Amino acid sequence: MAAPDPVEFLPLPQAQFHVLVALTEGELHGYAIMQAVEESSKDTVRMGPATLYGTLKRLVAAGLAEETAHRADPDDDQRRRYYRLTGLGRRVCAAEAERVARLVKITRTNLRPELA
Amino acid sequence: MAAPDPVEFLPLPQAQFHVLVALTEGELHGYAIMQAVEESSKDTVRMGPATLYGTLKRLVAAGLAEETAHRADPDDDQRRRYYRLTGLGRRVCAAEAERVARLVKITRTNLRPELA
DNA sequence: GACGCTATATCGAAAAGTGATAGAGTGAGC
DNA sequence: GCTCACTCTATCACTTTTCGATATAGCGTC
Repeated sequence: MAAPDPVEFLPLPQAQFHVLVALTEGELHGYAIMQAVEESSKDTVRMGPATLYGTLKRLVAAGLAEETAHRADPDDDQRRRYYRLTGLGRRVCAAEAERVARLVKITRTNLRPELA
Repeated sequence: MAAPDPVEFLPLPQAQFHVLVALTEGELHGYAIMQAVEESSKDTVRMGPATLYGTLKRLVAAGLAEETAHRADPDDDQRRRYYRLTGLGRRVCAAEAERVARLVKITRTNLRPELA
């Protein structure tokens, strides 16, 4: 079976990219993802529960993320549901990062003519 | 009057960011923006008329872009309507670029552990 | 004068994003 | 044991954003 082309998923909706980026840190549960997104953006992006869980559902449906079996530590909060990137999710996230990196480069070049 | 804080506009919807980035090149008319977006993304992003003109309307309403008076060249196609960034639009575009640049950096760092 | 490209524009539907709200578990302090 | 703030998952209802299809018309050239 042919592996899906990551480019077909681009451009990723904002929230999906945020969650995938957060998951590059490793396995995380929902609440931790919300916090990671807000912290890494210095609170300029607020991701509420509706956005998070809706997005997570879409990512899993698209095969970019998956829920993991429960972790070993028995002291861990049993309510938590952990997610991680799939191999495809990893490739899509990397592809999206390269795509937006081009936009950043264009912006920096054009908005700083004094540096040209 | 206090200048609006660019951060209040973040995160920008995808299409809005694309159009602003295209306009950092200079004044452009709608059709040229569509082409610029598709070319700069190597055809991975397709921006149809509905997305473009709807987005343009929102950008103008938000004060991030504005229509310019007609250009000098009398041979230019008279149907064209030109747009350019406002000062605020410029700052918002730069702020959004820096925001996503952080996501790119995180992704590159985490997805390439062999480089750590 | 037909054909393909340029150029702007809108409609309607689907997809994405979000505030409010809910319900329940956890832990610290009293 | 009780309370209270925080953690954690979840959905509803609404708005905003996106986009395929379509319309209309000028332009260029063969």
